[in-house]
Amino acid sequence: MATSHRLDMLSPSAQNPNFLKALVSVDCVIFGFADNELKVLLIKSDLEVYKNRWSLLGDLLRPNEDLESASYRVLKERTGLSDVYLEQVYTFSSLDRHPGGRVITTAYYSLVNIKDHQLKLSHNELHWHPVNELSNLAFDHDKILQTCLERLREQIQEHPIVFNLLPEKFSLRELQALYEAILNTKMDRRNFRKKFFLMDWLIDLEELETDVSHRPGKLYRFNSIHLKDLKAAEIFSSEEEL
Amino acid sequence: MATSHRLDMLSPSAQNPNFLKALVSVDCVIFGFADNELKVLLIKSDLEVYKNRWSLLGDLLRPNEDLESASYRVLKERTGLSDVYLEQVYTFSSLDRHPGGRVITTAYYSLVNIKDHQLKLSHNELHWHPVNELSNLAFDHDKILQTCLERLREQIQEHPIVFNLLPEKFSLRELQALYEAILNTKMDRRNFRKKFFLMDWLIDLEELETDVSHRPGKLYRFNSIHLKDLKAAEIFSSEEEL
DNA sequence: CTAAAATTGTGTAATAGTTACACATTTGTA
DNA sequence: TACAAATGTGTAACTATTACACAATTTTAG
Repeated sequence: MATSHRLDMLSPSAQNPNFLKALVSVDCVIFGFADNELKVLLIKSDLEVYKNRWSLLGDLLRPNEDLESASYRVLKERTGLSDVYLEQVYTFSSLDRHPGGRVITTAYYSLVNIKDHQLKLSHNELHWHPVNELSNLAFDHDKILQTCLERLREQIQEHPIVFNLLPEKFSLRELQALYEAILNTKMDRRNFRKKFFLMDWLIDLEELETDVSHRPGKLYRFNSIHLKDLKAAEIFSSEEEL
Repeated sequence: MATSHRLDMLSPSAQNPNFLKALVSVDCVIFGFADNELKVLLIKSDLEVYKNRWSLLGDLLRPNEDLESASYRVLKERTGLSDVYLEQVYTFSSLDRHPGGRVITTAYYSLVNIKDHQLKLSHNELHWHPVNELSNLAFDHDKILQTCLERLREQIQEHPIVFNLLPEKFSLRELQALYEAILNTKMDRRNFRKKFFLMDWLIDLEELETDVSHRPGKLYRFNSIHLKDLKAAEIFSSEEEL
């Protein structure tokens, strides 16, 4: 039995045909929230095989960047956004997942506030789609989307990340509608409020909603004390640290 | 702004120097449990830069396999194991993570029953190391190990997977010691027992331990009713399904 | 054979968290 | 001015978690 770790023997034999040199890509599942629905940003595939089917936003990794940088680049190029919440979810590597050849892709999901960025999207073929009405995406993107949605559902149970999907100021109704949209459930209003106040995630802005055709609710913002929790978790899993 | 999804333009331009063709590897964090400690299986790096440092078990992806197959192959080759519990955790892609060149690696963790497989390891440079006493592994393997350990800790809170680390028959003491080793905590014995019986994860074998120098405890096995939960979750996130 | 060491097996009370549930109030609109 | 729509609020029942102690079983050492 071989006693060596093959990676140790790697250099400089990068031409060895026993080892795959693959194209690597990132695919971003960009979530947004509008009309009380969870949406995902998609683009029309212009690959012939996937004519008229929708696709996630992705791109091939470049020689000088890592996966996270590539994801940020895709987001920046497609939506104009920087400083977005981004999380790596899973890497997909089926031999036949890309009709053009062997491409391994790492899926990230991103949470953005749709309202902030409507303008950037108005002149190209990008569209926000309700996640619940989707199927038959190009490539293996149905599966990637489902995997990311499932991870998002897990993450919001423990971590204060949904705020990335909302404007700076929001009402409890909006916050609850967002949870309900992501988890596809209905929740009790009184218990929802109680829980959030207990968790101390909200700061009362002492302001009221405007532009609603009913009694306006109070506005809140995210309590950034809890950013440190996120940062701590992020540093932990970030590739640049430790 | 480009309106096309670059992946759509991929074929047949696989030689485009704007895009990285990278070596891809898997690294397996193989966990075991012995002497009341959580262990990880490591190999001595024989790369000169990492002389005398320990490394995770990994290998480069081959042209005809996906990441999961490669992980199973590594496990089979190194430990003789098939049918092991394996879970993808994270993909690491720093530009400088491998001294031999650009290698992107996907980390998996695996749970094995050490006792079943002692023989396979006796004649090579593989060793089980306590996870708590580790640092200064080769490559970025400290970080990979920490990331996998953290994921394991999350997973055991919700899913009945620790049984993969135990023999078929085990006592509640062993089970509790395992949880304590993984989570690095102490737990209350009565509450621990109550919780597991309530969750219905255990089947009483109506047998007693032997070879202990004290009052023997009852033996249990994992209630495989709950395999379906694992299967369901696995199908969901598996790349071959959906 | 007996006593000591080690560990098993067992229940309850206090606390904390979750769920179910209804009505008066505020605002905009017709 | 009254109707529609949504806000804001508290309590009781239930469930889950925690803290905690003692008698019984087995092995080992004397």
